[in-house]
Amino acid sequence: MKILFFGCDDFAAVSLRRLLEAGHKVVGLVTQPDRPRGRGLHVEYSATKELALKAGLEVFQPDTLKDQSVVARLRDFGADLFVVIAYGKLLPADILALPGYSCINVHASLLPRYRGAAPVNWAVINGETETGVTIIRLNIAMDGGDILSQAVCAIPLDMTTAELRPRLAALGADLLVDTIPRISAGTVTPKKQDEDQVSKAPKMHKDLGHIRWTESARSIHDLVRGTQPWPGAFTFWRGKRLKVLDACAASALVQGQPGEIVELHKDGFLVQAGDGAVLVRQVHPESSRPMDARAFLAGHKLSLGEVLG
RNA sequence: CGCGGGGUGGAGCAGUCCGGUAGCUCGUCAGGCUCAUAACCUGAAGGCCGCAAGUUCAAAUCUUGCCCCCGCAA
Repeated sequence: MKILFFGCDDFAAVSLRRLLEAGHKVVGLVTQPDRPRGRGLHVEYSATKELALKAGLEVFQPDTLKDQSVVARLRDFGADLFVVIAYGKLLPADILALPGYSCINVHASLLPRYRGAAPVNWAVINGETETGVTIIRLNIAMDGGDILSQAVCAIPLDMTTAELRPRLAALGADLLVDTIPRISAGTVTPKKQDEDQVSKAPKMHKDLGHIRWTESARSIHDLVRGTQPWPGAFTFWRGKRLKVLDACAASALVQGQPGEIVELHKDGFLVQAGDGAVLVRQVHPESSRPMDARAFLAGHKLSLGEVLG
């Protein structure tokens, strides 16, 4: 089965690598055009492109999928199967119809739950204890295609999205190399998604990480875990942005208004939340480096009663 | 050349505008005290103030160049 791989990020790269290692015939990579990113706006290759270049794959980076010459080019790869993972664009119907079998997608959630661009983040932010990966057959609805296979993965209470993502990527890659042979053997039965169970996981954006101290301590903890590594949970202290890298829910001896620093401890400081208090254990002050709350307290004279926001 | 912040004992910071003995909170080490809600008291060690050149009687501080770190924005 000749495979054309669509994908960009590190999550997709894990599956691409696994396909290559497993000896599948990957005929090319379709990925987003190189764009300036990062400090200094240097052009960087996507994770999948790096890998494809090393493997000697042909790389195609169309600006749009709506152009007929692009469609023709995709057809010329002569693939039987399109594998689409974190490509970043919806494939229009005429492209979905190109490959001999179909287009399949590895999605990092237990569909139909958490359809969208940031399923892992949202699962953690919502305090889920379990998630997984799902392989679907693509149709024109965003993440709405029939389910081909699925695998479950637990979310430990203190795990961050940054830690969970590679696990799911590996799980997804395993599931992919397990599912593809079954597809070619015709032993997979597509299953419709239960539309009543659908939930959405829209793309992360910066302000989602802004901590609302009126929320419960538990929710804030989940937000801190769920927004890593980007956009990260943050608050403001004396007018400066303060990222909260590690925190947990705790009980406070003193009551204050939401956001107020109510206790100072050896391993961090307690901030009043809407329900309970949050023990901040690791921070990243603006212009500085990530540090333990203990170090932060040594250099910055936090006083009780100060309010974060 | 996208915008901005920063590099000062082991950690985190002040000092830099207005040059003149290297300071704070912690940690470490030694001793004391005993429960004082990051336990407390006394003492000690530990710094070419990112690198290089320049100005000056004198540079952490002013000038120029370079290296490294981070935030924003994408």
